[in-house]
Amino acid sequence: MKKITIGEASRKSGVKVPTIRYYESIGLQPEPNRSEGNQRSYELADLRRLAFIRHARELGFEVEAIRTLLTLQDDPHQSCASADAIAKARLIEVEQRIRSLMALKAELELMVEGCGHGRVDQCRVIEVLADHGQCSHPHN
Amino acid sequence: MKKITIGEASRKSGVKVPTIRYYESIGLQPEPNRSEGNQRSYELADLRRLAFIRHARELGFEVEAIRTLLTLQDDPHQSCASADAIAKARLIEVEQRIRSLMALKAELELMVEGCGHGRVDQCRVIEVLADHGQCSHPHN
DNA sequence: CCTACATCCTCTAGCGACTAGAGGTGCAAG
DNA sequence: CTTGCACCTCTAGTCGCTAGAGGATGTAGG
Repeated sequence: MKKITIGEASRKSGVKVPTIRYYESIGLQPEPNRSEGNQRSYELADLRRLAFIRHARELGFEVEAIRTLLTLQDDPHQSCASADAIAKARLIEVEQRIRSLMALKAELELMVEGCGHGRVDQCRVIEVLADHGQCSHPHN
Repeated sequence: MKKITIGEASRKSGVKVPTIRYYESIGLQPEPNRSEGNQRSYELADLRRLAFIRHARELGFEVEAIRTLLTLQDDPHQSCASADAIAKARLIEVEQRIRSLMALKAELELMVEGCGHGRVDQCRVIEVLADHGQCSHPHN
């Protein structure tokens, strides 16, 4: 039985040390055993769980969604309908976000192109910001 | 000289009342005059400034960037190079964000497609999250 | 003039998901 | 045995607001 310190767990899972402690404090990661000197001692299952959390966070899932996904993972016999629903909801969010960022990009490009690199009173960046009516695309 | 209350200013600028007070507290919006009964009284210039801020926030500029843009706007004789640089930086951020969201979208689509709507132990959503190696695209 | 009622005021605390720092303890190498 | 890093707990700060308490002001109708 090898003892994995929090530092090693961090390196192996890609989750920063204070973040691991934070996940423990909010009950996302279970409290590990402690060494004689009160230091956290992790096991392989913990590393897997941390990697799962990290990957889900990278995919933009909220902590509450991850909490649900983790309880699903812990009990593999139930239906995966919730997991599917969570992923689908996230997909819709992401698609929405991409659409609005594309509109944004178009507007920023117009601003930057229009800038004659002169003085502020001829600057399209400032002008467009000052007057939303000049916007090509309304925002959502 | 008409007196514009904070509520009217909110309606006309599209910035919520508590948000206007918040902007004032962080020095983004100047302190307006007060009525006899200590109520804020705005002028047209304030409405313009608030609309500017709101538009810039919609475009995702951070408050500190907006602070710079506002000082540029206040003094229209200086070069617009900074405004241009801020807008360009924001454009790059947005492009980056779009790219990473596209990768994300692809990954989420694979997850959702792969889900056979059965039990969790056959669920691709959970499986992909558990093992980053199955990812088609690495994240940045 | 009085009463409702909306709107205004200040102040503090909370959100999400961490991150930073202070001040102290454990542990392994030289 | 000391050096120095990694660990511990705890509190407070980040960003850009938002919510709520508890009270004052302003306006319209009776």
